Amino acid sequence: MVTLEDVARHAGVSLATASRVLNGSARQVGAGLRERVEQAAAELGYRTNVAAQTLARGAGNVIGLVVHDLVDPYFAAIADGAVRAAEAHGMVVMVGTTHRDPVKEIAYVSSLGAQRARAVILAGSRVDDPSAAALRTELERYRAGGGRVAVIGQDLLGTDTVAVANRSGAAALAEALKAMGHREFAILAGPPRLITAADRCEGFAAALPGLSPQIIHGPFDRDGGYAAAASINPGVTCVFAVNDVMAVGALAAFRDRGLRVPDDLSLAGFDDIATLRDLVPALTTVRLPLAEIGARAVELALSGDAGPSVVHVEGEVVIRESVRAR
Amino acid sequence: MVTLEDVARHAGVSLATASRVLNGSARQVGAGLRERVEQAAAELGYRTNVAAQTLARGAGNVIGLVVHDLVDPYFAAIADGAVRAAEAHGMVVMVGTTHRDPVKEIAYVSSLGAQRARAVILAGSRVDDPSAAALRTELERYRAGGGRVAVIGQDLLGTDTVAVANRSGAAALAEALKAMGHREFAILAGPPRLITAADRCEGFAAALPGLSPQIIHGPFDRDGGYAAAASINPGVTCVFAVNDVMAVGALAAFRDRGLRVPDDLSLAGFDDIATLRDLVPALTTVRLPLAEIGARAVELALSGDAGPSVVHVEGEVVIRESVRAR
DNA sequence: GCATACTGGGAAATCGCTTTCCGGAAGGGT
DNA sequence: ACCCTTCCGGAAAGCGATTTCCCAGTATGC
Repeated sequence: MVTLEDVARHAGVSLATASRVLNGSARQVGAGLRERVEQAAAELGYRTNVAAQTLARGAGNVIGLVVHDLVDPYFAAIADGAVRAAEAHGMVVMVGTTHRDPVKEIAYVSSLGAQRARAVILAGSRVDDPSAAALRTELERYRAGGGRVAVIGQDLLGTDTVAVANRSGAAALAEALKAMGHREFAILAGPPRLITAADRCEGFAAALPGLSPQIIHGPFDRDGGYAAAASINPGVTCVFAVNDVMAVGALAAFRDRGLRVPDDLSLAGFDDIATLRDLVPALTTVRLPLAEIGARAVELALSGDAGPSVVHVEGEVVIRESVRAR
Repeated sequence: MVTLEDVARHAGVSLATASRVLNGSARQVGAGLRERVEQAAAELGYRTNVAAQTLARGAGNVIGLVVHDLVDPYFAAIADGAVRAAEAHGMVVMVGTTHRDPVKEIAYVSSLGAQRARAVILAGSRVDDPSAAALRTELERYRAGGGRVAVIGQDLLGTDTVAVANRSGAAALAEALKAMGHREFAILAGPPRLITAADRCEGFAAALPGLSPQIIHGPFDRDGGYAAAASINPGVTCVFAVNDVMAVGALAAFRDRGLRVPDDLSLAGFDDIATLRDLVPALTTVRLPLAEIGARAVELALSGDAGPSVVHVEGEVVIRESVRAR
């Protein structure tokens, strides 16, 4: 492996000069030497040793991203945005997938701390369970070491946050559905303690005073939607699944039971997952700019300004065929 | 930040001993000291500095994964498998997305080289274009530095490879469709120089001697499928899209034109993307164990054995509603 | 009982880069 | 002509681990 020292020797300059030329420094280097160094580096095929650089500088160029599941298009889209944004800053993204295991989440934060990652981004709201305290401790420790933390979703005290307007988005959706004549609702609400799910559910319900929609809890994924759809009360005319993937599950369940959407039942989701765009019937949903959310989280974590700041992201109601006016 | 030296001092032992206890070494340390060191580390909240470790050891714990697009469920599934496998080996994955830009691919390999990544995994076949030579050079350089390279898809000379049986999978699909009575085929073939696409196309066509299916080239994504579907000849009874995502596009196109699948036209894809499982009609396709492919690539790259080896992965034809017998 | 392993502990030399000083040279103001 | 900056090059001290020696203390073989 070619080292900086080799380059310096080859160019007949000092290590310091070579470093300044090749790895960006505040100090200038005269044109002549700069040229010589660059040439030598090219000839020898020099490649910076990032580990050494990180050690010397005391800060690396990696951003950690912790998601639940990359196969879930919601997280994939966020990851995509994050990777792009990181790249624009000359950073590189390390992803960890927890598959909803809080212990793994903590392990990743710890590992990212060991990497001296510049920032860690936590996507996907954690349930409000006992391990949350341990996570918090670990995050605190990470931040004590100079790392930044950004959270997507819930507003975790004292960290930068990309706050998704789940409540108001769901409320707007509810309004729209009500305006179309629906009165009997069911909500496929996801896990009760999952904050994103709970917010969407509450926002939706709160916008329907006096209508007391039926609330059905269950897992936050496709199969959860499928299962929950089974216990919908007769008389319900419109179903809101707290995310698109669950809506897909519900759709399948309805189909299996011979219920047609939107003829027999209207259905709405949340997120507006691109991969699901061609679903038939097209899903009414609340569009979230997921890639942008990922990117914003990176920006936030990298903008080393003062206090923890919060960026708000709004969703946009998109009415499509899966909902029909009554 | 707590350093190993702090721990050693706190425990009253030498740096060497502390290192041996905390960061795994061939040498044994007496029970008494070991205990003291562990306790000291816990009390002080010591966290290994991976950068320093990497520098000293000359090898890091990151695996680079370069994909085209994380939003594409094909790559997301591969990434998921890779992340899991890496984790099992105590490694961590850095992902880069190229969005089909060969220059970025090279840049990522270069950057991973600078990170002294243990291995880099290239997913998504590159087109056979001029920049391929540059990629090759970069990979060569990377390997000269002791890194391993694994490629998913095409058999790039001299590297470990997870070879996907695109040809035979497509051929098996073609056989199955022929057995169902189809004779007039169209292939939505993707870009002519994209190796994965070309292999699937050729494998399919080769299994239909004398039938000369219509071949339509275009982009490898959903919109490519949509667009290509427009130029299908009248008389065609069965359409093969070289991946599921294109099939989805084609399906949308047919729907827009009032063609019903499978009543008017049969349609098949390739990959068996999980997120698309609930499509109506369910897509006939060739199932690929994508997560396993990602995992295998990691294993391959990490199994530091002798020569470059090739792992073959077979697809499995899955007949679903989108195809009807004639 | 003596030479010969073998064990486990520690001192110190790396690993490759950044950055603080230090110092000489050149430019500018009066 | 002198002093004060400013500019740029280099020597050397870290950054935080790992690992090679070296050594003392035991254990083992004959």
